[in-house]
Order: sequence, then C-alpha cells, then structure tokens
Amino acid sequence: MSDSQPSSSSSANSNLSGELPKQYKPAEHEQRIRAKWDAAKAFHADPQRVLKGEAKPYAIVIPPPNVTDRLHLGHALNNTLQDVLARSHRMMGYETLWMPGTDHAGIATQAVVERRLKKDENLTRQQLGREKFIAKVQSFKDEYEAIITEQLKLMGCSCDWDRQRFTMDDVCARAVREAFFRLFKDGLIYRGKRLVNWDPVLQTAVADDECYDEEIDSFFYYLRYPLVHASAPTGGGAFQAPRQMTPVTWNELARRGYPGAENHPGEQQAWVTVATTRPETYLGDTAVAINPKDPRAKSLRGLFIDLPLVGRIIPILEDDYVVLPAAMQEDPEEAKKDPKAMFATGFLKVTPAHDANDYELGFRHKAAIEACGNAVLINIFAPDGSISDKHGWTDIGDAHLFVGLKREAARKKVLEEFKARAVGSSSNSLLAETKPYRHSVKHSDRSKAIIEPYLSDQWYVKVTDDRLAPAANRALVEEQTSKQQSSKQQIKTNGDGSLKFYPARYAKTYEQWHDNIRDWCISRQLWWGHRVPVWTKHLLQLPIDKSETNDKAASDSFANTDDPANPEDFPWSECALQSSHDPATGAWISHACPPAGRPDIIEALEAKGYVQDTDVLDTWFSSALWPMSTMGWPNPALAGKDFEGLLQAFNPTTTLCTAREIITLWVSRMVMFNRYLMPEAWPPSEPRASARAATAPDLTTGGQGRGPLPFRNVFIHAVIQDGEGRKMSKSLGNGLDPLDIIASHGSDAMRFTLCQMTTQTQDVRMPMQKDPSTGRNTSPKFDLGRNFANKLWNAARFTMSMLGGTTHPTSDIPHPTSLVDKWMLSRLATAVSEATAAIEQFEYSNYAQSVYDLLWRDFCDWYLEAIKPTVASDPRQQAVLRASLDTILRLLHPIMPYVTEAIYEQVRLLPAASIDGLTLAAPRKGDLLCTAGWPTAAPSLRDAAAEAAFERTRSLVTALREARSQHQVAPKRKVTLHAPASLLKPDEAALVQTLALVETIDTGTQPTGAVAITFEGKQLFLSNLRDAAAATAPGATGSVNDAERERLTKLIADSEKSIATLEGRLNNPGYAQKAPPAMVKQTQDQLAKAKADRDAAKAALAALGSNA
RNA sequence: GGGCGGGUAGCUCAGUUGGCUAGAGCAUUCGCUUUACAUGCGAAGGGUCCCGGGUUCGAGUCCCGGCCUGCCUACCA
Repeated sequence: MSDSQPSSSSSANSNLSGELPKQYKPAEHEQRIRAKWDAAKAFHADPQRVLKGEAKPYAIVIPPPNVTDRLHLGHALNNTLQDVLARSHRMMGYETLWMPGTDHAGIATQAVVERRLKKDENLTRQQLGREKFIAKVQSFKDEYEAIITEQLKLMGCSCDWDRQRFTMDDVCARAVREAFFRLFKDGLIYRGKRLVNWDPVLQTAVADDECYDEEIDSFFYYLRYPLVHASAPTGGGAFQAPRQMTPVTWNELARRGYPGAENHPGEQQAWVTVATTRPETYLGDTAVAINPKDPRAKSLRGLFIDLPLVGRIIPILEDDYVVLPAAMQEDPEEAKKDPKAMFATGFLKVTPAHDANDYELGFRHKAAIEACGNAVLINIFAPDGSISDKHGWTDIGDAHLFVGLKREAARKKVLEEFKARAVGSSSNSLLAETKPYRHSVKHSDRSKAIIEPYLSDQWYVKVTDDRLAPAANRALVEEQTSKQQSSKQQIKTNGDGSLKFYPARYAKTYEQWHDNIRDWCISRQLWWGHRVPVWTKHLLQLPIDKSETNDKAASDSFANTDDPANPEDFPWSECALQSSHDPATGAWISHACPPAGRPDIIEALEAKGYVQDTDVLDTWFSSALWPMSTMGWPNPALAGKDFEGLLQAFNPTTTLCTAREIITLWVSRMVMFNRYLMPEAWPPSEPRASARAATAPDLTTGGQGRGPLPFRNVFIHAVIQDGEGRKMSKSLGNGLDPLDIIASHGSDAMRFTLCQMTTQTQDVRMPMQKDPSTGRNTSPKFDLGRNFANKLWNAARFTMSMLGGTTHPTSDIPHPTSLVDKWMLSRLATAVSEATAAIEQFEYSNYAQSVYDLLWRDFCDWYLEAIKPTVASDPRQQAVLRASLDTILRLLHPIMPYVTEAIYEQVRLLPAASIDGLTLAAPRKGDLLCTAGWPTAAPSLRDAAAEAAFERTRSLVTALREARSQHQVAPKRKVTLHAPASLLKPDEAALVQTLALVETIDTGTQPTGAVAITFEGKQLFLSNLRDAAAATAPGATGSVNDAERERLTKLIADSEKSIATLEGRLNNPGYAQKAPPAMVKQTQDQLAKAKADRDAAKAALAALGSNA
C-alpha cells in the first residue's frame, strides 16, 4: 500500500484517541486521501469486468461544464449528487464509470475571450485573425479546464480521470464528423434561409436559449401610408417602371364606402395608418395587411400603398392574423384587456424580412406581393445592424438618406423625416402620433445587444422528423407519457418506453418540448467550435431552369450529377451531396460533406474549388453526442486501446443527473442522437460478454431512431438560489465558489449540506454571507456539514479509544444479547435499508437525514452514552461497537468520502468479529473504503421488541432529565429513583441509571421531600436531588416546590387538552364505525394514558399542598 | 397566453398512498469546560400549516376557487 503517511497506520493498534486531534481538520486529510485513491486507481472502470460478466455496469456521464469560468456552487451540487451515485454503486459492486470532461461552449467562451482581448489588448478578433484568435481561446480553455478539473478533484469526485474528455478533442471531433455526415447524407441536415435571432454585435445567429427577454420603455409610432391607384401593365405580371401611380382621394374612398372618409377634406390624398414599434423597418415593408372582418377592408380592395420616400408600391392584404382595434371587436370591453387591440389601428405593416410573423404572413400572400414587382423579402440591414442597400434592398428611391445608419439612428431619422413630410399635398404629417409603450424585447445573452430577426443561410437539423423528436418521446416509460399506445401488442423497439424522469413531472416538460419542436439551427457564425464539415462551390452554368428554385427533383438530379466539368475523376459516391439555389445570384450551390476521416477527399474537393464552410456548429451538437463520443464512437479502435469495450459495457449509461434548464437543450438531443445513430440492436446481445466477438460491431449503422437510449434515468435536481431567491450570478456577486467552502468548512461538509438540501423541490435557497476573515462568500448552512463531520470524527476517536487497546479476538460471539446492542443492530439494519432505498429513488435528503440520525441521535446520543460503563469488559459489545461504526462509515462514505476514508484507515485495523446478518465486505482495491462493500443487513437484525423496550426506556430517561433540569439538580449529581421493581427489567434499569445519572433505584416507598414524575400514568419519585446543605438552605425547598407546581400545572393543562381532543374523536359516532379498528384502539389507549397522566399529576400537585 | 413548482416555527426546510398532541437544523432562553466531541451535552419556549369553500369519521395532505411568489415556454404591430 502506497501510503503517503505511513506513520498513522503503523500506530493504529495503540491507543489512538490520544494522537488524534479533537477536531476534524479537513485540510490535514483531503489531499492525502485523494493521493491514495489515485494511486490505487480506485475509480478506473474496467469494461472487461462487465463484458466478462463479473460485474454489472453502472455509468454516468458528467454534464460537461463550460470552460468559460470556474465552477460555482450549482456545479458543486450537480457533481456531488453524481458522486454519491457513483460511489454508492461502486460499493454495491457495480463496475462504475463516471466519465468526466468539459464543454468548449462555443459562443460563451468566444464572447469571454473577445471581451478579454478587447480589455487587455484593445483588439477585436477580426484584427487578430481567425488562427491567432483560436489559439488564444485554446489557451484560455486550457487554463480553465485545469481549474475545473482541480475543483472537481478537490470536491472528491470519483471520476475516471484517465478517461477525461473535451468536446473538441480528437475523439469527440471524430464523433461530430461522423454524426454530421450521417445526418447530412440522410437528409436530416439541410441548408435553409430563415429568419434567425441575429446578434448584430457578435454578428452571429444565436439560439433562443442564448437570448433573454427584457422589458423596455418604448413607443408605438403611428405612420401614415398614402393610398394610390397603380395600374397593372397589360398582360398581367409585375408593374413596369416607370410606375404609374395616382393618388386616391378621400372623396373616392367615401364613394367606395370607407367609413369615416367623409370626415377628411375630400380632394386630398387618403392614407391608412399603421402602428409599429419599429418604424425603421418600414424600408423593408412589402405589404400592408388588414383583417377581412374590418369594415374598411372591402373599400380598399384594388388600391395600393405608395411607401413614403422609397416609392415602392405595395399591396393591401387581407389576413385574419391582423388584430382588430378594440372598438371594432365584438366585445370591446373584453378587447381592452389586450394591449395590442388597444394600440392597433387595424392596419399592419408587413416586413417579412425582419419579423417572424410578417415572414409567415408575407409568404401566405406571396403572389399578391410579387404582382407588385417586389420580392416578399427585402432585407434592409447589413450584418452589423446598419441600414444597407447591399443585402437585398435595391429600390432605394429617396430613402438613400437612411443608408449607413445604425438601427437606433435610422429610427430617429425615419421619425424626423416622417414628421417633416406630409401625405400628398395635405398638411397631415406622415407621422400621425406617438404613444408610450412598455414591452419586452429579446436581447443576446453574450453581447446584451437587442436581437435582430435577420434573414440568413443556416444549417438545420430536421428534428421534426419522426426518427428524431417523436422517437425521443417514444422513449418515455409508459407511466410518464401522455401518448396513447396504439396497441398493447405493439412491438417496442430498442429504447422505447424505458426513459424515466425523477421527479416524474419533468417528463411533461420533455414531452411538450418535442411536441412543439422546430427544426434546430446548428450553424453559428463564430470561430470557436467544430467547423461545419461541408465544402461548398457556386456553380453558375448549370443546365437547370433557374426559375424552379425550390424544385426538389431538379436539386436531386443535380445532387446526383458530378461536377459537369469532370464527371469521372472524383469519388462522389463517397461524399454526401446537397444543393441549394441562391435566387440573388441565380447560382446553384453544391454542398459536399465528405465522410469522416478522409483527408484525401477533402483535398480533392478543395482542388476543385470547393471551400469549407466558415461557420461552426452549435455547441449542443457535440454535447448531444457526449454519451457516445466519450466512449469512442464511432470507432473505439481508432480512439485508442483504452476504449476497447467501453461502449458495449457502458452505453446505455444508467443515470443522467442535471438541472432542469438542460432538459430541452441537452437531454432531448442526446436521446435523439443516441437513438438515431447507434445501431438498433444494441448492446449487440445479452449478456454483453458475447459482444467481445472477434469482429467489432458496426457502430455506423442505425438511422431509424430505434436505437438505444443514452441513459435510462434522468434525475433533475434543484437550482440553488441565494437567500433572496435570486439566481446566483457573477454580476450580482452572490455566487459561492466551492473551493472557498472547501477551504472554510471542508469538502465533506459542503457535500453533506448539499445532499441534505436536495429534496424534490425545484429550487433551494442558500443564504450567503461574507466571511469577515477572508472576504470570501460563504454560507452558515455549511456549518451543519462541518459539525456533522466533526461529530463522526469524535465518535470514531472515542470508539477507537475503547477498542484500540483490545487485543483479544471477538470472533466467537456473533449474537449480542444485551438490549442496547440488539437495539443498535436493529437501528443499523433499518438505516441500511432506508439509505439504500433513498439512493435508488434519488432521495438525497432522506438518505443524508437517515444517516445523520443514525450517527448522531442513535449512535452518539444513546448507544455510546449507554455502553460507556460496560463496553470495556464486554467483548460482545465491542464487536457491536466496531461493526456499528464500520457500517456507519460505509453508509456515509458516498456523501462524505474524505473523513470516512480517513477514519477507515484506522478502523479497519481494529479487531473485528462478524455479526450474524450484517455483511461488511472487504475493500477491493488498496484497503480503501471507497472500494469496500456496501453494508447489507438481514431482516433478522430488525428487532421490534428491542426497539420498543429501548424506546420506552428512553422516554423514561427523558422524563427524568426533564425533572432534573426543572429542579435544577446539579449536572453531575446522582439521584435516587423510587419505582416499583416491576417497572424496569435489569438491563433497562441499568440504562436508566447510566443515562439519567441515577445512583440507585429504590423499590421501597416514597420518601418525604421527593419530587414526583409521571410515567405511563404512574407516579415515580426522585429523591436525593441536592446535598444536605443545599436542601436545608433557606428557600431551597420552596424553590423545588414552586418549580414542581408549575410543571404539574402545565402537565395537567396539556393532558386536559389531549383528553378533550381524543374524547371528541371517540364520541363522533362515525369514527368508531368507519375508522379502522386499530386506529380506534390507538385513540383509546392515548386517551387512557392522557387521563392517567392527568390524574397522577393532580395527585402529585395535591400532595405538594398549597404554598401559602 | 400555455406548462410546472412553492407558500408549514424568527430563518432554511421535512412532512411517503388522508390517521399523532405537526417535525428537523439554525437562531432564541436556561443549565453545563460532564474524560469522544463547546463544531459539544441536557432542558425549554416558539405554529390560524396563505385565504375561502368542499369531500371525509378524520384534511398540512385530496377536490374547487382566490391571493402571493418563483421557474420554464410561447408571443409581443
């Protein structure tokens, strides 16, 4: 054994309590213990043991922390909970793999490094260049990965550190390439031009989850759009330039029946008023819409809008998406509750390129818009959010004065111009009105910029395909799904119906997410991440009708056609190909995705002028592969020798332990990818041992969404908030660094407190305080854990002082006979089963509480106190004492690994005797507790009679202590108890004497001057409460009597209250009839006891006499 | 707007299919440097279980309604 501190173990046989300090000092042990674990490779998982059938597998993959920052307390919670699972199952005999690693966290990391670069060197990433910038990010990542790893190790996480991965390392990168290739080939990854959340500062698309909403004070602007006639050229089609338009007058509108038109000067040009919060986007308007139910709609048919300054002619669409003004609705009062109806004019400006709803609306009326000679989408912004005529906007007209302005400036300018100009020759300003309006606006998490809905080309995963999101829902266990199984006999494919959430309510979140899912945009215009493995070439001279832009047959035929210039010399058949069409340039674009691991094909593509996509993949794309990629998928042999058998042994993993915000981002995607990409028949067969056949299974098959799950259980734990219920965050300064807690309280203390807090609730609060001595944030909550560790330490110290000197073997006495020993073993048996059950159900708080009570309340408060007089001379008791401590150490180890391991170093050397029914298997590796067996206790150890007898004795002890306290008996003074001989059996009497400091139990009559206590309706007496001098001192008796009178009076009142309640219940006729007989009996017993207590107290009170 | 939580002692929280006189830790009060532990030991006080109905012999627990509070999600002219 490579012990870094051999002196401690060599001296273990001597009296240890003298050597060990009175307080447990975590810092003196944690590093040494960790070194022993490492040296023994205690946490290294061996897949061969699983494949040979020597052990069942238990596997967890860590939710890889982002390399953006140090770990915070939420991580500490998450990883503690995982470690508890890993350590407990390892002890239970499972071959346990806890796979560690970190996530490159694309946008988050890039944003952090960009900020740092700006601050430290005043450079942008563009100024630095892609290559140098990535090198910077890489070194940043190295720095934080090291910190995170260190933090996890200090927390005591029993990860298999030899297998640590990073989402961008070579092994994971291979998985990304393979997954992308497969999905691309199968048509589940496609190129699409859509509105995305655009961050104009970082200039990338961001996901919804990378945004937050913030309410801002803004305005509704009311813009007047002039109405015109516009004559279509003969033969239909688009309007020809120069456009012919003539103003529509109010007179004409009045003739057409437009309500209210008569209120305007008849000969002047008429207008409609649109309401908008974003006037600057009017430059991209391609229509105005009105609800068909609007009474004005009919009279506007055939008329057009002349878009101010731009001069674009746009149609007036009728669409019931448009909200009617409140006054026009059937129930105007009800409508007033809808702010939109209150602000609406009934006319909606339609800007399809810059608003998601307008996008939908625009394409519903594509023909009408194009009939005016306009594209549906007119993009007026450059990627930086400035007005631009270079990105799809051509009919500038008089609006060139806006070009180049940023969004905010453009808005101001548009408002100025509209205010200054009038409708036609009238005096009516184009800006009709401005009303204040508060609404929420989407912002980018990383740059804090307001998100711009922006048209761009992106890569999407078609998660709506039945093989992805619906397949993920089919994975749910039946009791957690709302979907009706079409038939009981329906054959379940691999992975169907075996995914279970804890707590169950989260299955609903998961299911609803998939029911409402939209295709997943996976490209990001960033530099830090997995580069999109697609090579692209624009092909201008393709013999395909360009007007058939969306014709699938045409694109398919292209996809199967080689580069026309060189049809023969290229391995097209190995590439996955797609094509798209750019309407702006008229070019066909060929997209080629080469198979993973084929640099030769890439070289050939590039030689032909194909260029790799500059985008990178959404971080979650690689995270989604985590349970596969970390184990070497798709080719473990390529990943290295250590990967042999890993996937077979450990995928599907057992449990995923994470926070609820991750259900949609990560859990969902892992399920989809695992089920889609892994072979349908996986593991290859049962038992897994046969998977060791000479030919490795082909891991690149699958593709039906019927594959195995990445994990069977998903445990969702609480989110830690600060004392005020706010999220912990850097900006609020209310975060806690686990290392600060470890420094102040110790790792075990932190872990215990976190476990003890983990109930099924959705968030927990952690009041934060500044530690005055260090200036670091801490929380008094952790005192609980520190005190508990200290308690264990001292219980062990005491135990060893009792047993350390014993040399005689105790193995010949496996059946303890004394009450307290039988009671202790019964308590151990109960606690073992409680703890084990709680772990299986992820009830961490119950688990922690159960062991807490076992150690502190049962073992320390009662057992140790009870055995003090007897243990030195009772080998049977010594055996129970040692076994009890050993059991407690094992039960507690998963929560508090360091202190238990440190104690076990000593305890394992003490002489031991086996106890029938209690199994404490020896460690598997290096004499380490972390590899020792989880305790098992036979039901025979449960001893109801002993528990009842002990309980009764304990309540007498409590009553005696209460009387002592009330009568101010000196703490060390031994008193005399007067009680009938039949009251207590000998060992019960012995316990009472020890625990209540009773010198003798006098079975004779009550002496004068004794005080009475009531116990089980009987009067018992205590005497010899003070020495003679004190007893005869002036006022002494009086004070005793006063206290006693007060106590008895209160006791009588309490009893009367109970009697009233209990009698009321029994007098209820329905109770006796309907309640279970046992319940009625119990109530009757309680009533009898209450009455006896009352009567006894009354008698005692009377005996005291009045104290005049 | 939709979904999911929470509201129990001064504070942080338990309370398992309805069945105790509603519990724990911290804090408070009293007494103890008691030979394992003052990070400790013994004792005590402290509750309209958010409000209003209902079901039941019986409700902190189940049902309906309301109030407060948090999270997720969608939308926002």
